[in-house]
Amino acid sequence: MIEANAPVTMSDVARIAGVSTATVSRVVNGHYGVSARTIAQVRTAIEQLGYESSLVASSLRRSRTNVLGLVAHSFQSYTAEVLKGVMKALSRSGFDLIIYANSDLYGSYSEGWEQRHLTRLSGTLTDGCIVVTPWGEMRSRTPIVAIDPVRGSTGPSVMADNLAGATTAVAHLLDLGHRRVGFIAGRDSLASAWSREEGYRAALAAAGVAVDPTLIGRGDFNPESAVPLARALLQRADRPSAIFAASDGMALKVLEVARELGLSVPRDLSVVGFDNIPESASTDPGLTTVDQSMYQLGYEAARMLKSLVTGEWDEPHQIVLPTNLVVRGSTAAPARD
Amino acid sequence: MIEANAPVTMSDVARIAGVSTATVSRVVNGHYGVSARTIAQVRTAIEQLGYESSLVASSLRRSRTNVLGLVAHSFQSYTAEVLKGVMKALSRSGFDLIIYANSDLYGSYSEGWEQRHLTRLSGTLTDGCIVVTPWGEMRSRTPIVAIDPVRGSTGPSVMADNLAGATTAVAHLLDLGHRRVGFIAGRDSLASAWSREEGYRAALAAAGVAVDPTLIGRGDFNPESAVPLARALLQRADRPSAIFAASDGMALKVLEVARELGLSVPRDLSVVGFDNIPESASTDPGLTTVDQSMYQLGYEAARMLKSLVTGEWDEPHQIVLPTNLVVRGSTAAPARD
DNA sequence: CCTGGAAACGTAACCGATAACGATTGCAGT
DNA sequence: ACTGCAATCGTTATCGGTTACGTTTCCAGG
Repeated sequence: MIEANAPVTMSDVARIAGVSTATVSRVVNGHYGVSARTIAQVRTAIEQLGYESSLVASSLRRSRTNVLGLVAHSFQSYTAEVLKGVMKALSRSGFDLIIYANSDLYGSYSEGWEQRHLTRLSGTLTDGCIVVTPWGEMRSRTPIVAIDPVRGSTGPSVMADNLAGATTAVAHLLDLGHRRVGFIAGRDSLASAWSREEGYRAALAAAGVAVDPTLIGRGDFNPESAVPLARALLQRADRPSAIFAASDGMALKVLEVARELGLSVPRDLSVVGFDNIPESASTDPGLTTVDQSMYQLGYEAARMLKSLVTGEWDEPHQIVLPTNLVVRGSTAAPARD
Repeated sequence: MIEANAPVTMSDVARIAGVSTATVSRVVNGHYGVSARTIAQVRTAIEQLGYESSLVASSLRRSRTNVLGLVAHSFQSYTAEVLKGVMKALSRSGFDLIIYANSDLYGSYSEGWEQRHLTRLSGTLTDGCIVVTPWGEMRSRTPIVAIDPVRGSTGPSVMADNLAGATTAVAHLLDLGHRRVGFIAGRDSLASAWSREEGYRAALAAAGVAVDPTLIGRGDFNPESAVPLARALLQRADRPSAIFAASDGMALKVLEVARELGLSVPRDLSVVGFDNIPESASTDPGLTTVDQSMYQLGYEAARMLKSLVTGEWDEPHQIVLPTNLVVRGSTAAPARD
């Protein structure tokens, strides 16, 4: 029996099996050039010692590690859904996944975090990385796929059809009869925030409704950022009859603020979000929102990264996935004055 | 400007700064024995090159890495909630987190996965690990905290008060008037599965209802495992009027099977789950379940692991957290025959 | 002027594994 | 028996960083 604290290394195996570490390495990696008898000896020694190769040591020397990385600045429901999709795409692919999260960044937003995480991982540990909602351009020795990339980014990315989704969402409100529709924008540097605002403007334009700049609040996708903005919009004498928020997280905060101000949803106010996070279904009333299947985003991102790493990707580097409107209880025709 | 594919290493910094790598290392790690002038030079070179130390290389030599690991066999909503709690506990603690997920195991259950992951990480990369719902005993050079440990395990662990939770859940059904209550058990090797079954028996005993062994189905916490069991229970002539499933995932499958068989919940069948995963709130009807705050489990596990690593833990190594019953629409008094 | 000791810094071993290379062996063909 | 080639396996450099140890520098004190 081996004592609990013995880290079994390759040289231990080599000693027991009576061969060199090189031979052990060949057996472990299934390389050519080892006799059947030696393989058996080494296997026995490995079994006996309970040896497992060290990810760290091998990744230092190897070029390929068969491990993909994922970095995200925090773990919201959003991220969890993405993760499920990623895992599904990686299932039985031979690639493992490492998720790196820096505790110091939790909840706060400091620029450049993704670059720091990236260089720490992609030095040797991972063959490529998925970055969820980055803050800026990144560079790395290995391929990067961005989920919800920054505006103007040219690298590989996966995102929802934010323009169409937002247009549909606002058109839904206009169809119900709303004419004063407020908007709470997302973080400006992200392409998604930009497109969602474009969709808002496009839908209004199509309906012949002029954009009132004072009805637009500048949020940053962080749910908390929506609170003062919603409060400002809803305390106006000429408050909007509907609010479209660029993310569900922010939309849920709008619901909270409305309740706090004694407004009933959807009688006094209609609210639409974007994302369709799980929580949106379980509020009362349910949140009408634009579904962008974060599961699918994760799935596609992982599929792309996998192929980029193996060098067999021949589809476009920018994937755009369809969205669809999910109508729940938070929207209705405006009450007549 | 550095070209995109240049991995900046410590020796690059050393060359630019005109010192040895040893000195660079001392500066990076804030060690004693470097003159102020040299520190400035090195700092400048680091800045200029955009150097970031490699997690892999340093962890190979170092004993402490300030990185904690988490291994889980799959990513369910369960795991995502745990993660949020873990991240919260680690926030600004100086510890980063690495989550390792093996794609080959996704969805399938192969024994010993946690040991494999553990040795790959804890060799050098992490200072300690959290293991979610393990399959067996584990050993490691570094501390391990199990969330929902195996039965009879003596190592550090965090779990819900499964016995009390299950007892309350079944008592709730009995209070409503149910007398034939089916049970779908979880994976037998886990302490939680065992305690939940004990709670089921205890509640029946307290109400003076004899246990009918044929009403107990042997699941394994995997939602799919509940399907044939639920089908068998509900197709009997003397089918139970209520079913208590040892996890929400399985309980949701029971709801599906009931619908498939044309049974109306809660009129024809009451269902209770355990866990309170987000999905339970958004089904129709909502699932009555036992909340065990997986967020809290994650939080406590991370808090414990952190202290175990730094050697300052003085509380008991086994933490048990309270549960509480969440009554939703899936339970009601049985219809009178 | 010499010595002692601390501060500052470089050298080289080392962590665990991989891979290029060289050395040895086995065996078939002549 | 000898050559040639392939199969087999050990040696060693290497990955990037850390650290034990040795060396040099510098200054204070005798």
